Amino acid sequence: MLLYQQIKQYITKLIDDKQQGVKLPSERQLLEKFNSSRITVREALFRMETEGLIYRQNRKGWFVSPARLRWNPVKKVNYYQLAKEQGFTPNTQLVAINHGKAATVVYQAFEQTSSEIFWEVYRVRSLDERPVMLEEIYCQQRVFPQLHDKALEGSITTLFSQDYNIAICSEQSSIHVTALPDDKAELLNLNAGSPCIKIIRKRFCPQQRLIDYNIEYWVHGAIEIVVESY
Amino acid sequence: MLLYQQIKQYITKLIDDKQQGVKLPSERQLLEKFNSSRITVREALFRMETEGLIYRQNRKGWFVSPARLRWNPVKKVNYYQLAKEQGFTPNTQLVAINHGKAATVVYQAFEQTSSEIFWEVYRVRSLDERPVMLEEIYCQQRVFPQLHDKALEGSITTLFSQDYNIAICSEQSSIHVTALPDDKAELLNLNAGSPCIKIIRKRFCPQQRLIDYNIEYWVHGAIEIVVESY
DNA sequence: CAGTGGTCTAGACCACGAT
DNA sequence: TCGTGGTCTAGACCACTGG
Repeated sequence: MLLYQQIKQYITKLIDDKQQGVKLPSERQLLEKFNSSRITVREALFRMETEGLIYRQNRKGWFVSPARLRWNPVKKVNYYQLAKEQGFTPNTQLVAINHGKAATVVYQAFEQTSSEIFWEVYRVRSLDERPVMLEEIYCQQRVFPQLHDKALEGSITTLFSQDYNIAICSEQSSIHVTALPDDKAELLNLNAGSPCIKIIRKRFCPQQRLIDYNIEYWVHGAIEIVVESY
Repeated sequence: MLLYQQIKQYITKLIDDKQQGVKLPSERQLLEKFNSSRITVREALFRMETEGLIYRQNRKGWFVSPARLRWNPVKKVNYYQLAKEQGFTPNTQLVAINHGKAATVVYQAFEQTSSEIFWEVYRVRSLDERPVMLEEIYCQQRVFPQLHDKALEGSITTLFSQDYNIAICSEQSSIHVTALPDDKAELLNLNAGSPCIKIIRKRFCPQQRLIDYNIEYWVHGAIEIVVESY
């Protein structure tokens, strides 16, 4: 068996013994244990990261992945409710709120000319203190005046409904796998280049007008997508 | 800027110039161009693989990823129809059909005792000659006698319906990201350890009895999942 | 056969984290 | 300050592909 596979096997055993979220031995400790080199040790670690079994925090070390959050993109369930039902302690942190010009894709999605001003809200969502998702929300400033004065840590849907009387009625999501970009990784305290799930979501009001445009980056090992059809 | 980022930038430009599916320069050519080492060149290539922009075939080289297939897991659309609508030439290849004992998860899903015999069908699906998905299908031998004599390259749903008069009416899918296992990678002519999308699907008849249990491994850069909700 | 990627060694220097 | 991972070098041998 290849050396990196032996190392994988060893770490797999460690994971079984350890609690979720616990730190693994350092790369240099593993290297000495197997009389190997860092390249080979990291080969094993990266594979297990891709498998979603472990994750790393920038320069802090490697950790055992907790259980995945099961999420149904079709059912519009509140994040807090969903997380609590599955035994997690959820949290949302507002990272930034800006207004001004947005990226071209946003103008295209809203079918607006480039004079339109957009809110850009960045939020990080965590499960049991572990950042698992970075969210970018775009919506029109003239539709949501004074948005920066609102409490932005809760459900945006509820906020839209209660403070602006705007209901979300349908949505379209596009999901694909990519690598965490540098700027998003930094906000999540993770490493750029790790696999992640990117979800682009458009949400509409009953009149089919686009209300908000959403980009979510999920730590790939933190989520499982569940879909039913009849 | 970091060296591997410069190499990424260079390859990104190459991709813009090249046709989909075209081969990239070899690792050693890139290494010489940047007076670098293979480790660094491969760092750039692996990141772009995770981004879904390029892919590799075992010991053959690195290639530019073609466009993604857009797929809606809720709408039960035929693979051939879907692929053709999006301008691909689809193909299915039967890799193996066995019968006997299955894995424990299969027995659990079917709620059967271990005396039950299952068919195990392996198929590889391609788009424009590029293998993009490996499928494992499990179903009960006594429900589908003589399955091995049937044409297994087409739609299984149609086969169940026409040859066995069994309709599929609802399904449950679980989607997550993982690494391509060694044995699946081999069948796809790809490399173990690359990110992939694993879809576990259970399909039921109108009486809510489980008809087949399906595991799909998608080359992650080959697919985009689209979901709508109302 | 030459060329490709797959695996692996034995180092190095750096930025940043924990303390 | 020391330990961590992040980046990088300059090689090596091997299995397999393709001509």
